[in-house]
Amino acid sequence: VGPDDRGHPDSADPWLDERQQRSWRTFTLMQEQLRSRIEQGLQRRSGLSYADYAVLSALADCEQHALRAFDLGRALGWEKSRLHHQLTRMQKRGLIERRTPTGSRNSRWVEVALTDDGLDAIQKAARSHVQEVRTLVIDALSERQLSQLDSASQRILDRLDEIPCADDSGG
Amino acid sequence: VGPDDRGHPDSADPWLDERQQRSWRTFTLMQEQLRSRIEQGLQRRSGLSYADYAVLSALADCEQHALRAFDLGRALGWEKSRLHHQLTRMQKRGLIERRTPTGSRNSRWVEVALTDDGLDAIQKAARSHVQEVRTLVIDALSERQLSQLDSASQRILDRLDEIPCADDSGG
DNA sequence: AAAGATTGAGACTTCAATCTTC
DNA sequence: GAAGATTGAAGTCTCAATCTTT
Repeated sequence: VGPDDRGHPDSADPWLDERQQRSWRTFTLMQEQLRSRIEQGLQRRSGLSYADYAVLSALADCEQHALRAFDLGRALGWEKSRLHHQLTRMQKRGLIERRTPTGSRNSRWVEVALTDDGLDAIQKAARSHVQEVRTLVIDALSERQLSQLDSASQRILDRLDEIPCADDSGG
Repeated sequence: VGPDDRGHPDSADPWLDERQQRSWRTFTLMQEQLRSRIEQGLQRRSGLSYADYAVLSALADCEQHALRAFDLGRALGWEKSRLHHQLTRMQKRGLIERRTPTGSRNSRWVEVALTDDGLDAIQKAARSHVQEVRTLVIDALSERQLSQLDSASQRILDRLDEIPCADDSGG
């Protein structure tokens, strides 16, 4: 699917040229493959999903190893429902616990905290995970390339914030 | 989690420095957000998941609008099982059909072909999808940045091929 | 009523086991 | 028996609806 070779370069051509198309495909393929590989390694070595790791890691990085669920969701960029289900599963496995934050009985906020098992899990998983990220990505790129990737990512993130979710507007 | 500030720059330091860490986080956040946004738009405007789109698009791009399942899987980089389930769902919805390839009754190969509805669906979905990709990514970057993103992606893909799935080796 | 949390259904993915053809 | 295809179970994510506190 794409522009049939009818050779009418309209003013607002919605299609991509060869090179753009190839770049986009390479990029998305890389994303898929990379995520899948990292997910796989994490699962095999530590019994954690990437989602598990993200949650544990975010909690481990903060003061009391605890965060309000809402803030955690914002930090991860997750839908509230996804976070809720994820936390429920992790709680069942004893990796985290939910409580009402100190100093306010009975609020609408939920606090999520690392358990000892959770801390243990993330500490054991971190080293090999970081190692793998380094091997597959960081060391694959020059310092310059990494910094370029960073700014491109930032640029796209900004774009996502600037531009609202497009409504149905295609004929 | 990470290197406690114990200041011992070992020979094989498995951790990432501040900048690398930030880059990695920005990068993964971007991936998540971008995928989620694109998935959302596609779903809302066309009732297709990104997976649906990928399959339809791959089929539409080839000669008879048909491919061997195996080749399709390789092109998409998907696990066979994922592909199978996906195709089953799409077949149920009438977007594709499975058949035994022409010229060989009864082989172990399965051929997947676009139905008329499938072709219709991808043609209707393509324009707005490409438009969104352009808006969010292509136009967000300079030509130079896009090409840099391309080569970084390629570099990482190569890396994924070079390096075998690491076995449990952390202790 | 708005913000945050919860719930359930349905769609999607992965893993491991099995079936079939070569 | 190896390659490709199929199956089922379990885990994950999304959407829309609901509950609870402010």
